[in-house]
Amino acid sequence: MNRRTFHRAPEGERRQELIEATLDCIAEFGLKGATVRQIAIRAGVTAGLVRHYFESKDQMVAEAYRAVIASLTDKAAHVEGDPETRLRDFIAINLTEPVADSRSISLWAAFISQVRVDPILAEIHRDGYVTFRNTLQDLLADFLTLKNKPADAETCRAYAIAINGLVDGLWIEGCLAGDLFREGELVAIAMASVEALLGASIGSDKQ
Amino acid sequence: MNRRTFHRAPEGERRQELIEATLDCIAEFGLKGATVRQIAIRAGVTAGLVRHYFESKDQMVAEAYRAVIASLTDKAAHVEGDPETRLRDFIAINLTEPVADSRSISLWAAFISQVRVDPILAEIHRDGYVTFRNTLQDLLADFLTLKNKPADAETCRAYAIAINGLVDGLWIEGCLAGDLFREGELVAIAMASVEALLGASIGSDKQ
DNA sequence: GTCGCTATTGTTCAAGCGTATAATAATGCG
DNA sequence: CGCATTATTATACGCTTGAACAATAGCGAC
Repeated sequence: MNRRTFHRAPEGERRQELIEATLDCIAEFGLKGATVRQIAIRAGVTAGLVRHYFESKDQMVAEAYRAVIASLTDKAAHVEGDPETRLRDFIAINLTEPVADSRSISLWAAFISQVRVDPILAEIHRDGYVTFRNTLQDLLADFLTLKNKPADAETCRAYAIAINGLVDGLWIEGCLAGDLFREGELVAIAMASVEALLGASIGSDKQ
Repeated sequence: MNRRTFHRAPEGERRQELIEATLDCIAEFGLKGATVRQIAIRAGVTAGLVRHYFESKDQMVAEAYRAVIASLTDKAAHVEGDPETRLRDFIAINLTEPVADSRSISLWAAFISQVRVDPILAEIHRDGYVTFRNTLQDLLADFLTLKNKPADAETCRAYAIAINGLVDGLWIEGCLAGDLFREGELVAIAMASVEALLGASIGSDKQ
């Protein structure tokens, strides 16, 4: 009986491959289609290996959720430059690929639908959301100060909620029905909307 | 061997109960927790009955999705009165219960995560989305005309995309983290934001 | 009433699930 | 080079799944 040949992956690499394969399967087949066997096939290993790297399938899925949140928030959290540029980049990053694509929202939705069910996922979610909105709120505070507008905490909070909602909502529209929009249309609408909301130019015409 | 006693449900009623039980299970346990057996328990019948009313479990789930979309869009699609009132009601309805609650978004997300997987769900989704945005676009056209502002199709389209995004995004924020907002805060932010976007009062202070 | 129809039950089945475990191939170290 | 270590394969196990099916209980027609 001939065994398959294989190679031992370098430290931590196989772990990352398994998480990536998990996300591929969730995006392609949904959460219930992301079985241990299917994930293993995708990663090019056999099913038994999963339990060598993770305590359980649930734990692997939770780590995969952390990876999704990171992919959705990391880029936007590290914008640089003056407040105006950062605000513009924040909007553009969230509404163009790779953040805005149908795979992203499939993954996001799959996990969101489990947040109410699984307390562990709920905690991961809450952390990610609070971080994201605080990033935006700080960004708005800097921007409003630059523009010599009121930038008290309450005002920034309301703007952050509104703009966060706007960007999230447009992100979803774009992900779910990207073909209904022209190239760059969503970003343009977002820029114009934010200018209207804040009553200040963000120099979106410079783009 | 004693069989359970039961009663034969009136025309169509049992069908509706099964769909409702399906949604309960999806909201409570997620899509993969919504098994035929669990759904039957919730509906107070045995598992075998499902296949008497539906060709397959998948078909029952698809019909359940239609029910979800209807519950999310019906109320907002039937607002009445002058354009200003209708616009205000449209916003308020989408951001207060029963449309805005954690059960709604769990259901919505569960199905959205499957839209890419299942072509049947994709079609149901697309229909619902187009209808929803067209309703909003018509509403905005009436409103802008009333306010003697430009109401050409292109302008209305851009406003509809932006406001649809804003309302959807705030809906999600409210559903997922309702405890982070004060009573009526989201509706107030939405009203103020829409006024800023359109550059016109919608009389939100009258509420 | 009782008879026929069918909605509902209860049981069974093959397939697929997550997990456990033993055998083994690859790798690093002396 | 030979040996210990362990990453990986392969197989098996108990359980749940959606579906199929025969038996039967409720109910309307007559």
